[in-house]
Order: sequence, then structure tokens, then C-alpha cells
Amino acid sequence: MSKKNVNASNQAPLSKVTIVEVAKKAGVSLGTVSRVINNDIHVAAETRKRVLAVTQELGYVANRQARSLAGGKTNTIGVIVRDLGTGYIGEIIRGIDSELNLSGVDLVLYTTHRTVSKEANYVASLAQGMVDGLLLVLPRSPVDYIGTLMEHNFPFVLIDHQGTGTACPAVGATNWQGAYNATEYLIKLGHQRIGFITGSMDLGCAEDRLQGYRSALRTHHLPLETELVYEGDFLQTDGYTGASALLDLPNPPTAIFASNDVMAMGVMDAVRNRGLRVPNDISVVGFDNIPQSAMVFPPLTTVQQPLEQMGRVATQILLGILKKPEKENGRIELPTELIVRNSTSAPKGRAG
Amino acid sequence: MSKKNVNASNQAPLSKVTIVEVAKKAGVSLGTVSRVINNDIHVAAETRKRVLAVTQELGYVANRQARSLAGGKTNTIGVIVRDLGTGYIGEIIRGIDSELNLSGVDLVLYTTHRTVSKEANYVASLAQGMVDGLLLVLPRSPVDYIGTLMEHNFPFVLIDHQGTGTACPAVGATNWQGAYNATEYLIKLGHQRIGFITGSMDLGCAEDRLQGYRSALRTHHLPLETELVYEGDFLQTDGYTGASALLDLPNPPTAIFASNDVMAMGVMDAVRNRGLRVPNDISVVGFDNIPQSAMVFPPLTTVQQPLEQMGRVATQILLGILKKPEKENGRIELPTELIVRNSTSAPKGRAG
DNA sequence: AAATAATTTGGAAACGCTTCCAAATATAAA
DNA sequence: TTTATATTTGGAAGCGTTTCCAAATTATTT
Repeated sequence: MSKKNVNASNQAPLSKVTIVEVAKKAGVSLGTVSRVINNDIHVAAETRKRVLAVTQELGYVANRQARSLAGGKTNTIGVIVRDLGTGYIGEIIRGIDSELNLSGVDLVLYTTHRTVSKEANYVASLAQGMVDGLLLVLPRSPVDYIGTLMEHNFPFVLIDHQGTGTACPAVGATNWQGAYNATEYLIKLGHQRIGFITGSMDLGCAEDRLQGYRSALRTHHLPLETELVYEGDFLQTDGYTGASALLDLPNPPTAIFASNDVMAMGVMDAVRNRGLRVPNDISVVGFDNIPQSAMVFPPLTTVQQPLEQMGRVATQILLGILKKPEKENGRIELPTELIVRNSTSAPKGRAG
Repeated sequence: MSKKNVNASNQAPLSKVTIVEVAKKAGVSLGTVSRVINNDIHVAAETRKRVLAVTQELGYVANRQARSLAGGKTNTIGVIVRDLGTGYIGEIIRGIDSELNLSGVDLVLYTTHRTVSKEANYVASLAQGMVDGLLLVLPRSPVDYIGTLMEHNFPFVLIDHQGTGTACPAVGATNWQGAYNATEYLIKLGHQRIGFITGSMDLGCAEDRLQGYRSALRTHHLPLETELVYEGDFLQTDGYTGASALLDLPNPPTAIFASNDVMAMGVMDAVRNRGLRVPNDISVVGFDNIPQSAMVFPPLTTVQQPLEQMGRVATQILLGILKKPEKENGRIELPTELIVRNSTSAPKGRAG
């Protein structure tokens, strides 16, 4: 008969009831109420019950501002990202958010919009007490502030970055291995000349992917030709121009491996625009496994990054640090996985 | 024992300079420093300069917690979204964020993960003083709390929703007109039987799109056949199953209009899986113009929604309300635009 | 039963800032 | 010059919590 039980707070959700009123109504002191809502041991069971009841009845909600001012904790963690455009970062945030939800911690989001200088600024002011800890997603220039952060023992975790030199809590993916596996897969299909389009080389993951590609070639005794490597910046147009350049080579590659899916889409465009077909004439591989990689035509063979999981794990680590700061945390790498779809096949001359 | 000493064992947090130290060093009172950093008129130019200098020198950063406790303002606005998976919402947030950046207001992000009950909860607790205002993106059940919010005069703006009955600040897109135009475009190409796949019908925008489609048919004296309308939920699989159902009809449509791009991709899959071609056999139209709609093959004809702009405008309105609460704000609709790409053509029998 | 220990509670001092009021100073009008 | 007025400043009272200390109460031991 009742479609939903109406909770008492529905009556006047926005009325500001403070701890004082709760204390008065429950006939106890301020301190006791505070202890109850903070689950302090030293409260008689009966008193606790009574206070809780009043709390419910009055629809009391603690004021976070006051709480953190007095207690020195904000119960909030800051997430600093570059932007939200690609969906790539959205996946990571999703992981962060769902993990945070579990512990009732809030998330303050900051975007740096690719402005390097902002990054350090934000870090400084956030660490100044606005948040209890920081999650830095795909940071550009962590060197600028990691030192400060560590010096002051401010809790933070890096997501998808590496090579800061110093050992600090970080979560990433096995970029090297992923690139290695994808390259090896192409080699085993029979490809001998494999083009590569890099990401922003100021990002550790881009460097690792390049090295994974190189190692695979080396392992299989294929030459490392610099003309087959085009430096991109993770944008779709880089894929397009990069592929165009590679296909213009006197001896063009039969497969192109792009450092991310977005560039791989650019590659496919370029291939098609030349009247060639994917994968019949040119095989294409991406990296990330963003949602649309399954939706393009042909569906893209790519390397899956466990993005949501990365966010989740990083958050767990950060919450762990918050609990016991003394614990040492290093870098964690989550496994990537090759997802084979229809954008790859044996090279033409060798088709089976 | 000394009065108040720093607990020696703990590491110092990032050097906490307070207003007191600034005041002391600048040789002025607390109040004056506060006035300076709040740009209060009543400060002598020379005093202001001096205080500012000390501020700089000491690296003072205001403590937000204290600030909002004392001032009653949090300088933060809350954004409530369902999730971040699609990129659709990412675009909106981007607009919000860039606008907020301009005024130095912070953004606290809450995701409801498609849990309706959470929505009301968050709204209640956020409005309890955590934020100065609320931006509700694609709300599911605003009716549950809009009343309360308005009653208490709590500032908020709805994004991409309508039909709450009550007049309240909201920003949306001309969904009706967009669907109308797209349908009319198909009709003018010569299509007589046009399938339609709806979105989640509990969302106003989905309803509007359906009505736009219907109106266009009516205007052009085409019959409204219920068998041509399939109810989806904005997910890719709905596009697939919907299109499959439509194509199984004794008299199948020659064009299919999906209520969003993601479903349109599902439609294209279904069409191809039947050995039919887009657009030669079946024309496909989407809605939203998400980034990947330009990247699929063939590039999708769709209706562009000004997502980032919607976020931007909504934020401006909210900040406006915060400044002068008495101002009345109603619903604003930003124009959609038909983007013609290669997934549409004249129907086969009538090709030109 | 008295003495001691453990548990529970009340009270008050911060936390760092805003803001109001009144005091002090400078400026304009008389 | 004197009085009235405007400008600038200092001081103090909160804002709603947490947390420490001591007081009150209860349980345990001798």
C-alpha cells in the first residue's frame, strides 16, 4: 500500500538543525552527541540509542565545514584530471567514484584543461587543507610538486603515470607488455613492416608503449626503422597525418599500430581515403579499448586498459594511506589485454 | 607547560599560514586582512597593497572550511550526474567546469549510478550547506525534490530535463525541433516509412524527440504507425534489437531514426548483419552528435546537441541566481542542428 | 565498607575565517 | 576653526564541530 516509506527527514530536509539542538532535545551535552555520531566507544548504549533517535527525528545532518575545521579532516579527496573529453578519463573517474562511494568520502574534481601551470597550483591549494588526499590522473608534470607532497607527507596516488624517478604510490597499466603483445600478434600474422604512431612523449605511458613495440621487433629479429615511427600527440588528426606519412613511404608498412584508439580511428580514415581497405590492405591496431572502438567499422583490434579498475585500485590505496600513513606504497601495474577484432589480418601477400 | 604548541611528533602539514600571521606581519588587524582578500571596498589602497604583499610573501592560502563556516558560503557548487560512461555527460561537465573556472568556484561531483533513490538523498544532503547551488544533469526523478528545493529557495538549475510541471530554472536543447527536422529531412529524401527507436521514456528529452518525429510525419500527411516505433533505453543493444524488429516487419521501413547516436550504431550493426547496406538499403539517423558519430563507417547523420554550451549556460544561470536570488529564471532551450553525413540517402526505389 | 579503577558525561577551548559595531582618522561643509 | 560626514581600521562575537580535561557515576577490588 505504501509505495515507498517516507523518511522523517522528508518533512524539512533543508532546515538547519545543529548538534546543539540535538543535544538539548536528547538531554545530553554537545560532546556526547559528537561522540555518538563519530562512533566513539565511550558512550553508554542507552544514551547512544536516544541520541540517534533524536538525530533521526530532527533530520540532523552534520555540517562538513565545521567538522573539518574542528577536526582537521575534510572527508573529501581531490581528483585532478586534464579534461573530460575523451571518455578515457571518464572511465577512470567512474572507478574512483564507485570506490569512494563505498566509504562515504566525497570527490572534488579539478580539471587543468591541459594547462601545465594550473596543475601545480591546484595541487598546492588543495593540499592546503581542502582535501585529505589527492588522486592525480595522467599528470603532466608531477615532478614539479611530487617532491613537496612527499616532503610534507601529503597523501596522494598517481594514476597512469610513471618514471618520476622517485618511488611513490602509483597505479598504472602494463603499457609495455600490452604494446609488446600487440606487436607480436601482428608479427605472428606475418607482418614484417609495422608502422607505429606514438602518443605524447612527455607521458610515461606513451614512452612505454613505444618501447614495447620496439622490444617485440627486436625479439623477433625485425629491424627497428625510425622511418616507421611517427610521433603523435594522442589526437585523431595525428593518426590521420601519421598514417598518411607512413603510407607515402617508398616501402610502406602493412600494419599500423597507433598508441591509442582515437589515433587508430584517424589511421583508418587515412587508409580508406587512399582507397585501401582495413584489414585487407592495412591492418590497424589501437590501444585503450575505449567504448567506440567496438563500434567503428571494422571493429578495432586494440589493447584493453583496465581503466575503471585503475581508478578503483588507486582509490583503495589512497584510502589505505589515509588510514595508516606509515605504510609504504609503490607502483602497481594492472594487466592490459589484447582484444582481437576485425581490423587486423595477415598481410596481403601472405594471406591464408 | 606552554599554552598552545604544535604537536612535535607529527610531520608538519603543508605550511599552514593563517590570516593571523599575515595580519601580524603586515601590522594590521584580522578584519583588515579579511577585507583585503575579499576585495572589500573599505580598505585604503596603500594598506591593501601592503597586505597583498605579505600574503604573497608568506604564501597564504585561505582555508575554505573556515571561510564557509564563518561566511555561510561554500564557494562550491554541486553537480549531480548519473554516470560518466557515455561521454555525453562528460561534454556537459566540460562546459560547467570551464565556466566555473572563470569565477573560481569549485565543483563537487556526485554520481548516482542510475540509482534513483540516491538522487534525492544527495540533493538533500548537499543542499544542507555543502554547496551553494546545485546543477542537476539529466535528473531522473526531479519531482521528488524540486518542490523542496524551491520551497527553501535553494539555488539550482536543471540540465537536459523538462516537463516537471513547475516552472524552474532549466537548460535544455530543442529536442522536439531537432527530431522534427531530422524526420522531415528523411521525408524530403523520399522516405515514406520511417522507423523510430525511442530513448528512456521517463526522460523528457526522449518524449520530445518522439513527438518531434510524430509531428513531422503528421505535417507531411504520413501515417503514424505504432509498429514503426520501438521503445528503447538509449543503449546500443536497444538499437540493435529495435532495428532487427523493424526490419522483420512485413513492410519494413526504408529509414530508421534512433533517439541517440549510441543506438544508431546498434542500428547500423543490425542492418549490416542482415547483409543490407547503409545508406543504400537503409538510411540511419542518430541524435546527439557524440564524437564517435563522425568516426564510424559510414559517418552518421545526426542531430547535434550543444552539450558543452548547455553546461556553460546552466552554470551562468546558477551563478546569476547566487548573485541575485530574486531574479526569475525559466527554461532555456539551446538550438539543435541537423548534421548531414553519409548514413542517409534517398530510398532505393526512388534513388536519384 | 572503603578505596580504587573504569566508564560515561559535561564543559570549554580551539579551528580560521567573516562581519558587525564602534573607534579613529581624514575630508568636506559650516 | 568647528562641526558634520565619509573613510578606514580594530576588536570581538560567532559559525558548528571536535577533542581534551576533569567531574560524575558506576563497577571492581581489597
